[in-house]
Amino acid sequence: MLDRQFLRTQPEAVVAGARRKGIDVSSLVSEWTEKYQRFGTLRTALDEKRAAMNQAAKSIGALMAQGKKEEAESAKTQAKDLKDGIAEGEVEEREIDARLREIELEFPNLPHDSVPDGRTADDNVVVRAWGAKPEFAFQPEAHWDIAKRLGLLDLERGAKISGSGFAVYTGQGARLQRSLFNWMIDHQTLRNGYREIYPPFLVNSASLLGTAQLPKFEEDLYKAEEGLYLIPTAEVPVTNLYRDEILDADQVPMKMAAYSGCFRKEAGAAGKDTRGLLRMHQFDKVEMVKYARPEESYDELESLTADAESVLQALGLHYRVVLLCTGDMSANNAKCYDLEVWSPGVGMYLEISSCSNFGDFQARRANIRFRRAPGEKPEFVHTLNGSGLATPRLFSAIVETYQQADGTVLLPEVLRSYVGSDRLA
RNA sequence: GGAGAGAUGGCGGAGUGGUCUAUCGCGCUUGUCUUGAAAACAAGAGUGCCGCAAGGCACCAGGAGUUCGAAUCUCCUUCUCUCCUCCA
Repeated sequence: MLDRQFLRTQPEAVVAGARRKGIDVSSLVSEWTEKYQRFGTLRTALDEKRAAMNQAAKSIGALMAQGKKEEAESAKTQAKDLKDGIAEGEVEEREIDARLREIELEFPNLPHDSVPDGRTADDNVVVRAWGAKPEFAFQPEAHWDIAKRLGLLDLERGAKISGSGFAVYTGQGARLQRSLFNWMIDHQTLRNGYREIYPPFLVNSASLLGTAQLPKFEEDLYKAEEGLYLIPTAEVPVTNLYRDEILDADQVPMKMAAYSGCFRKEAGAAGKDTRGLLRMHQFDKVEMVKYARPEESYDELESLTADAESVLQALGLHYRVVLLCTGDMSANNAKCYDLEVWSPGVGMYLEISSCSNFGDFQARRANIRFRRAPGEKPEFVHTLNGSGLATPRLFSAIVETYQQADGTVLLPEVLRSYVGSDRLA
């Protein structure tokens, strides 16, 4: 959500910011402005009437106590008249308030000044790369071929028991998969200082409203009974942990990391980059979430991105860091880096992490605040999150990068104690 | 799933229709005192919106209603606790 004062005083800045993302909000902004003005005058008028009525109602009690029954009765009829006038206005007040909130939930976040303008992924900027593409003395295989040969995955039976987009990890594949998120959560908590959270995988709609998956992106979510949704990312439960709370100064910045399953319909993405493990309806991920002070949040984004990169570095995987342009970033964030890992068998850079700063956009929706000092006014925190990392593409990058001429996969050092072996064979 | 009891300010806990602008205790902030702290005493202290201000309005889990007036009465929802049932 955007600040109402900002919307009121600089509507043209909102329109211009959204336009940078390729979103036209001009008609929404003008409807909002009109409704907000009406809301203001209505509210003031109603408040005055309420004040008069409160006073009248209060006098009745006093008159009754003094035994002045007749005066009390006439005050009653007077108050009744005032009340009728208020009731009408209250209906309109409620309607306008509901519509204002509806509109406010529709507005996208505005991009930060440091985000480059652009329309598509072609306009993204590669800001740095780490390592180099590995050289092979043979033709490297794609992970789906390696996995088949070594019995790491069973995609056919995954499709049978659940549907396309659901993978079954088998044998050493299952063990590698489990080792990966075990090691990664250890890495982010023990090495990088995040507090570990193990969240529910189903959340209510208020949480999804808080992180802005709802109301706009409902078609991407699996919905369960009882108003619950399967989480598309641990960002949702973890960011919402302190919803409607005011944190003490020493709690901000706060760093949390969580392992979770993630569930996405991926509606509209069918057919594109979907082979093997490239795009799943269910996958596992270690997610990092930060609450930051507003003046520090862009520095915190840099360190968050570095923490995500440290996973790839420890595994020795070549990757690049891409700053998304305004047209390619999501509606909700203010600045976003993608990490793209090199996948030698597929022959592509694969998006494996998104590290985003949302500014106060989510914090306003979820009402997450902090107080700098006792007695001071609460302020919204800035929220950030980043994958650290998602396992399916990490799985494929490892298997493809470390495949050997003899058909085995040599495991990176850090994983060996987790897997209990130095190679998949 | 069944039966019952609850939800009040940072925490504990009163309040069952009219100075509730919510008693009291703990904790918190400031002042007096002290070299400093503690103790004692005094004062202060919620959140949001409107307003230059004075001030006003709303908020006692959430929503709807009754009433001139609701923390208090009615209905719905959510959550917590106890007992029963079921269960990894």
